[in-house]
Amino acid sequence: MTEKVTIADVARLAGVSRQTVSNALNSPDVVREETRQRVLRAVEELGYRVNQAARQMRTGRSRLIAIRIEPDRDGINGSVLDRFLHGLTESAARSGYRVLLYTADDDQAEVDTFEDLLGAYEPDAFVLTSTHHGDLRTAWLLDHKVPFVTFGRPWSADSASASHAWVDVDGAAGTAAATRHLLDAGHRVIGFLGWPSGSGVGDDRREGWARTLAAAGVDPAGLSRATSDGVADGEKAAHDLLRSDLGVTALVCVSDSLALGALHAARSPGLAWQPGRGPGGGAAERPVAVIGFDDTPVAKAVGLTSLSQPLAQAAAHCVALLTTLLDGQADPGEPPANVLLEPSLVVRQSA
Amino acid sequence: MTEKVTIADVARLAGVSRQTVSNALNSPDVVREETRQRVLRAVEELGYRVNQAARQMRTGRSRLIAIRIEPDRDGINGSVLDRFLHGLTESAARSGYRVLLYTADDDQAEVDTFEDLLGAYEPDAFVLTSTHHGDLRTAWLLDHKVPFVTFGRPWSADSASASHAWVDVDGAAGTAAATRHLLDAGHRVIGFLGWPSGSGVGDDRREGWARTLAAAGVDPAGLSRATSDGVADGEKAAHDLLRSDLGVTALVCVSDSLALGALHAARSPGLAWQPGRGPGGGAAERPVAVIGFDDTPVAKAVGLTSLSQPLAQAAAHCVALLTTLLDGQADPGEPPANVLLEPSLVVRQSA
DNA sequence: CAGTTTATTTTGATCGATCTAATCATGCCT
DNA sequence: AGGCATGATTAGATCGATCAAAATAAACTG
Repeated sequence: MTEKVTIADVARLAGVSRQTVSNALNSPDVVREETRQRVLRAVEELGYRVNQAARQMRTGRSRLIAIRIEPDRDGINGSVLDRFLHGLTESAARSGYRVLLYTADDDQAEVDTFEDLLGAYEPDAFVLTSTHHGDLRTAWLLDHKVPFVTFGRPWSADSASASHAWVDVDGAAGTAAATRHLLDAGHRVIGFLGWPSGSGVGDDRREGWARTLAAAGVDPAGLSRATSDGVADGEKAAHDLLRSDLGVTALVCVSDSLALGALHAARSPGLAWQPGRGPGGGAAERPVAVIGFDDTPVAKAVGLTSLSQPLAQAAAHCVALLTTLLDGQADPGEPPANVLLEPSLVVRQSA
Repeated sequence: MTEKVTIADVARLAGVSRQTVSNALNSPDVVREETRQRVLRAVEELGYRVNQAARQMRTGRSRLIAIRIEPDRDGINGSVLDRFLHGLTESAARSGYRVLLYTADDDQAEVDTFEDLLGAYEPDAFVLTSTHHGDLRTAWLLDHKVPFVTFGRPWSADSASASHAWVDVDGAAGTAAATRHLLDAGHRVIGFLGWPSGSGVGDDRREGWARTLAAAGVDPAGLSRATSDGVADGEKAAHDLLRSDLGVTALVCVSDSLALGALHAARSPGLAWQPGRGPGGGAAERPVAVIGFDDTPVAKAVGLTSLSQPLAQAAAHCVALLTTLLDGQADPGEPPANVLLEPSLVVRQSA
């Protein structure tokens, strides 16, 4: 261990009192410039670093941000949170915060963890991911006046109250861009593989596709299938959609998992994937185009065109919102701020 | 925020002194059983939780474990660290520790972060990943007597000194199992796709393959190719190896990235992948079998047989080693403990 | 130039826990 | 009964920072 350097050591070396050292560091404007320099030199020389625990005792601020790390459920989409976490750690560090991890199996367990953490480590704020309808967690945090930001919009019906800060990626804008990309490539009958309606994220993404298709004069009705997330599920649903005689030549998918399944389906025998079949006119003899969502490593590996979320940016915005909350910059009258980012289309072989 | 409950509140309710409350919680054996019960009841009733900052000030222990979160370099293998991190967070929590994240771009930056963190948050220990030859970090930590464990063996020449605790997965055992699996399936000429020699991990994995093949009476010489990690690299190397007239019918790969490339190569025109070619005896007309390493989501998605690392277990062992280090259980005379775990083969379509 | 205001620095108390050492009970032995 | 370990509990000091308020120095005002 490095020998401990306290504020008293610095004070002694600089020939001032402890409080002046504290002021030089935290309220530079109340200290005479010359003194400040002297203190800073002493700090430098001794390699002094403020002890968070001691500071926290007095100020009640820990400079910790807590976030839950989820077991990578599907696995395929797991890396999204991972990348977000990396961005969060980096942005937080830049603002003088550190990231504390915890796990929880469900909402209730997470709320219990809130109590534990707040009692023991007193994190200054939480970042919540995977927000959903009627989220217990946001209610609890609001109720206890604990600062937090969610990565994900509040999907609940009472979102009108817009009661907390959030950052999200505009899924609809993403699928709209994907659909436009396909239209530009000459596709007309573009299908959608999504999740059962009810999940905010899924519905939002479907909406972008439907809106864009309709704007191009194609009725989206009947061109959409809903299934749970998973490669096999995606393959089945894609099969179903492609086998119908609607003439679907391209698919926009709500996730890379489903898109991967769709790719399998598209290339399986009996379906459109027959590059050299010959004439016939129209898009029919081209391979079925597929676009996924999240730009996971899998997408890159198999050449799947996909929508990439600006996760590092999202994380940076989360930290920015939190710091304004914590530094009391936030106007109590103002409604909480929020940020909506656009995903970008990463074009690969699949579309 | 929840109203703060301090040890004094508990003491008052239980009708004892602060110190007795502290003893009841930390040294139950010095307190009379009846008193202990009374205290615990008070703790329960008030929902008391010890304040880490205050405790840390007195004891110098933060109950924090710090670990670096890496930017998922290749992406495809990134989820390995992610899963390890989840396991670590869970195991740590079970032992009363929390996980603190940080980032760093290189070894030197990481050492700087050590200083920062130790000065400010005083984590009790570090967990290092991606250990490599002549690691600056381990040297620094040893030098400053900061407790740590590495997930990964010390590969340096001076490992003879076995100077720190570590947990690792036995790569050679994994590739040996994979090779045996292929031999059992009737393959004889089994190739290996690896990284350039010099990386401990890569050499270790190659060794397991070579040893097993030799034991089966097949000379591994010339059956191995080395390349940097990446799908395209893997495809090129696999092509090269398969095109040679050595009669390679199966490939063991050092990573899923390379294996994925190998799969592409194996299925490209002109090579062995011709499922229904008909009779002819021997392994030749079977598709080239491929086995990867790490069992990433990609492997699952594309049906790649792969070696799965017991990451949750590895994380649990890391925590276990740390707690013995920290609780002073470790015998100063004894060399640091270490654990070597076996990966398991997840069999899918590719082999 | 006394009387204030303003700028700068210092002293003492405090956050909530644990450590050390002292105090108060008990039981046991001779 | 006195002397003494042993057991159980408590009072006071302490960790390292910041807050609040006091003290000192410098500047200004009429």
